[in-house]
Amino acid sequence: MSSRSSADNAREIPEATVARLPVYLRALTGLTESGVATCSSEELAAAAGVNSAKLRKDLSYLGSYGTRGVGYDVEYLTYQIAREIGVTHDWPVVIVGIGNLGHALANYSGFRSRGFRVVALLDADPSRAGEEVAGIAVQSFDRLEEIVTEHGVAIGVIATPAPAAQDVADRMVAAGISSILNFAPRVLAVPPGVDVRKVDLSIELQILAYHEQRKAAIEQPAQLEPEHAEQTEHAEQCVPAVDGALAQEVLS
Amino acid sequence: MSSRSSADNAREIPEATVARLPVYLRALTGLTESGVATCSSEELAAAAGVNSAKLRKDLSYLGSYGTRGVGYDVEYLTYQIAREIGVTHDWPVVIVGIGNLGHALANYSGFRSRGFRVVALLDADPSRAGEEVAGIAVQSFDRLEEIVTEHGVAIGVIATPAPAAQDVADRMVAAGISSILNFAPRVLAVPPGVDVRKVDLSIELQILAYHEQRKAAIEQPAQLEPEHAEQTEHAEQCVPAVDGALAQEVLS
DNA sequence: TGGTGTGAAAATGTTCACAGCA
DNA sequence: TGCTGTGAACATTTTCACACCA
Repeated sequence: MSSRSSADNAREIPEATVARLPVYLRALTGLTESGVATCSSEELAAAAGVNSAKLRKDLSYLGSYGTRGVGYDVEYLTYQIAREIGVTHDWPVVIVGIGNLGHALANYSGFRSRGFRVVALLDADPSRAGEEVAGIAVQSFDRLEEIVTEHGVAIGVIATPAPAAQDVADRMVAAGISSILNFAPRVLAVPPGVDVRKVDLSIELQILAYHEQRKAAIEQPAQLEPEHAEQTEHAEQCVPAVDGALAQEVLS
Repeated sequence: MSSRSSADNAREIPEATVARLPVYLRALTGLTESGVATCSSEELAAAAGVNSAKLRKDLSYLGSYGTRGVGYDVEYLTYQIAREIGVTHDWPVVIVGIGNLGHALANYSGFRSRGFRVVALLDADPSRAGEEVAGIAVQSFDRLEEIVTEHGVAIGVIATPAPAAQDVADRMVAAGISSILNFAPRVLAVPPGVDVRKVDLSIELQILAYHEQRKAAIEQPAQLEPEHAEQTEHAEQCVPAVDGALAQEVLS
């Protein structure tokens, strides 16, 4: 925090903003495909599903890339956000655990198109080695270290059953991986400096269930007094949302 | 907001807390399986990957289910949280789009065990009808309305390619579904009263890439001054996280 | 004139620290 | 005595509203 860098780099971007930048990137890609060359904050916000004030505030953390009275140049803004996120070049990624979900992830075309390249699919089950998924050979998990070293892998994806997740994470960290996307429904303990994000389908569903239950309680006044049913207007776009973790036997 | 209900229900639970309740539920399940009957906020917090102050604050929104000087009864607290979320009984769910991801979701055992029951798998491709995935027959998407009505489905999962997502959502809403979990990388427009949550793998990865890039910038002082590398200590458990959406061609 | 960029206000979320109860 | 439950302080995020400039 002491010496502010000389370049116009090193701004402090709020975490909430960082989480939305990829959404803006996707919206911009959509605009590009529609042949739109310029857009206002209002238009981009609509495409991204946020309000324009938030969008402008978010973009203001990156710099002043718009033109007052005009809007943003789609291509230019796309590049600036991609640069800020760090996806102007591809990140090599390894996926561990080639069960149902691992398969889906390996086939996920959004990887390549969004700045990531799957360099290896690993599975602890030796009988799977040699198999090929999405054109990539499945290898033994034992090869993790050499693959990480060889390709300079910094990001790992865990799609194993829950019981294996911590071991896989430990090996990943030891091998030099410092960012993990965890689909196993398990809290991972990792040393400082390692980032973990989790995706858990059942958590997302439970959050929906909570709100669903509340709606039902209002519509059919059970033991509650009627109240004004207007309260029903809950979310419309995308709930603020939080993390989660998929997998379990899915991934075996 | 006017008339507070007579029962001890209808408390206003913060969204951030709601998003963590499923995590506590999972941690409690783990404790139960380990044969733990009672736990302190410290222990449960560790199992859930949060700090104990936050845990206690969260639980305080539900009521006073702990015992001072002792802690929480695991079984009792499990029930109270499950009741609050609304997963003491199963929620019928339909999954639309049986591609790679749809397959993985259909096979996801965490569904049944966490309060959800997949009552139908639907796909727009007529040639898939009759196929069976995870013991459930794949049916034509045209049957959506009758299935929703028959089973009283309130929650739908969209695992289709992006272009189809909005149409599917519209049909779901028209059929009476009011909560949607969207894996397609597309912003969905839905009427007020309908909740949408999204999961997007590429967004999660991009957030990791952003932090990864920053770590690299600090370790190898490119054009930045060295600074104290201690800053590297970023996240250790699970980043605050925000939504995302998977799928695309994966799901076709 | 129209739309960006941004201070300031409001809302939401987290952490602290300790009163109070079993 | 030990641990919960919670006000109050602090931090972050969102929203407002408007100065400012192409």
